Amino acid sequence: MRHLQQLRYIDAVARTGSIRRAAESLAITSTALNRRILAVEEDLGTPIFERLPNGVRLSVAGELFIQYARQQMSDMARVQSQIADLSGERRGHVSMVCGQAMMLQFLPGLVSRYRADHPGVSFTAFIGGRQQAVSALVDFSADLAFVYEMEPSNAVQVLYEIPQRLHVLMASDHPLAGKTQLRLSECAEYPLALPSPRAGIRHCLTVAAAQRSLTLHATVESDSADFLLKCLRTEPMLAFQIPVAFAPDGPGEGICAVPIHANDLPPGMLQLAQQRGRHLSVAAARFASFIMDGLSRLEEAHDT
Amino acid sequence: MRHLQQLRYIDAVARTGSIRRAAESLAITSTALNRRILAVEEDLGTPIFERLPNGVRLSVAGELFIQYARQQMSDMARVQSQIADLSGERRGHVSMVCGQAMMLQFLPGLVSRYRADHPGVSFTAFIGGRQQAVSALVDFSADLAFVYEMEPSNAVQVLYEIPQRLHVLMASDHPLAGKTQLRLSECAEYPLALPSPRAGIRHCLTVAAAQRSLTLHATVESDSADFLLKCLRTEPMLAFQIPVAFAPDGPGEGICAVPIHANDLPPGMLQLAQQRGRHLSVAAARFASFIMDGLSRLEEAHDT
DNA sequence: AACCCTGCTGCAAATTTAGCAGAGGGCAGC
DNA sequence: GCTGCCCTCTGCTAAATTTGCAGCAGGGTT
Repeated sequence: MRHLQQLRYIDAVARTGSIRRAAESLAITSTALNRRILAVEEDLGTPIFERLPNGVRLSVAGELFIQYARQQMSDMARVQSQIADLSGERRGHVSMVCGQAMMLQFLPGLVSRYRADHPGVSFTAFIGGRQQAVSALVDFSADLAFVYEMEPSNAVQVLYEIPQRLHVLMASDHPLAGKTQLRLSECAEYPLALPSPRAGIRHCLTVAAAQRSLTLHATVESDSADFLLKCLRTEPMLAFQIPVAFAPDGPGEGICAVPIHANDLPPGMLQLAQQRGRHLSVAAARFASFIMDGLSRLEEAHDT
Repeated sequence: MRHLQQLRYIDAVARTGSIRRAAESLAITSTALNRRILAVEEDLGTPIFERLPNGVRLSVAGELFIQYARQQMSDMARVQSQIADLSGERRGHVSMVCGQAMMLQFLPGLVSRYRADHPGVSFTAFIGGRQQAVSALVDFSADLAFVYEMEPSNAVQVLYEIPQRLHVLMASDHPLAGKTQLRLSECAEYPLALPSPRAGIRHCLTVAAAQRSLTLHATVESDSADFLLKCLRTEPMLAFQIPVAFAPDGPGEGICAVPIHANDLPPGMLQLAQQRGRHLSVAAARFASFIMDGLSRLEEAHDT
């Protein structure tokens, strides 16, 4: 839509903190971009950016304005989605922040099944930690957050959550394989492949270890669950995951999963959330309920 | 603001139902307006107007879009108001639908007192009935509605209400003057000066009269409370008003007010309302609480 | 059939916008 | 203190967009 161009421009500047760099990414010259900003500021009667020697920063008025602008763009997307829905096209886009665990099998499976029915819907899913999930929702860069033990926030509304016990992953020939439960202290004696500190799983582990005066030393650390998993095949390492990560096909060839003793680590919550009070686009709302379906099926499967 | 121009144009077309007539009121040619509409429709991928031989009408997609557009414009006004507020300017605009009763003394008094403190705030107050109040709120053409016995609606949120008994107004030398209460049947024998059927007062009268098998014949009928009041001076007519209409200075020289018997007509509610869930501009929100102050003072004065 | 209104389209003028080159200013490293 | 660097901002010209006039096709009314 034409009339949102200015808002997109301003949003880009606010995000990059520099008119020149924003202009590059927008494929226009800084001149044009600069003038559009000046025009908006004149219309508004107030500068929305503070000019610093190394770029620009939002002023207080700018903070108000950018919030409005993002809301506008989000609303436009919603209306377009609704309109597309009228003609039965089922088009739209869903953007999400997800924990690394969901990237392995669960989310890809959901997306491909969803797209089988609705080929007009596109997706972006980027990996984020428990705080990043919140900020992505708040600044409209994600419609949905799907993470483990999200940072609590009033600005966020949890749509659905299920408890997930943390499991230890290892090669089938690992000395600890075959046990039915594991204590955290047993794990600390092996090299560990841990998710990044921003991830919910790592957060839970850190808190629990600190309470027991253990230090978990990360031999390998990554945002990518797949990468961590691959490490187990070549070394007697331990990794940690929640069950959703290896649903529905199991942890994979030659890997086994053992839950951590419940006394060491109470089950955390796998959460689906959105910005509080926001109207989601039709596509996002539908996919959210699709996720919820998947989660509840997961819960039932676990209960049986 | 530049980027809302298109939305304003489309809103104008939707309201007038004709591109040419809208173009006139917008001071541009129909060519330009027509092309902008076509551009928006192309961007959107769907026509938002149905072309009829005598003009245009919103399509279903257009209904969705116009709702979005009006929301956008309202949000922009709110943000501008907030930004103006940052610099302590106290500028802004408040638009209202009001019952005719409020136009006599109460609202003018409030506005002038408010503007004494905040000269940067401007007002539009147009007269509307109990249904018009609702639709003006819903289509964003008014920030606040201030009417007697508004049409109930889920889309509307009542901010404040006080009970108001209906009074009969007449010249001081009228045969009925001096009584402490009046029955509706007594009134029916005199020529009546009634507000328009859309007004809350008229609605209450009609309902009550119908229940008692009376018919109230309007000799004079008008939207203007002032006009109705003037009629009483020259003829032995009766008019009907609620107390707020002649607060704080009384019904005026040579006019007296007698309440209608409570059995004939239970007290109705004078209501201040806004669109449910809408964020009002700073100016509108402040003036709303100013009205509420005024109303509560009225209530206390009546109680004493 | 004549007339009125409607939305829509070709074409030229007018306005707006984009891009280039450069001015001016603050910061980092030497 | 100086030089280079990166930042925003400004004249000026060229390109792109938008506007308005005149006129067309189509439906409704007299």
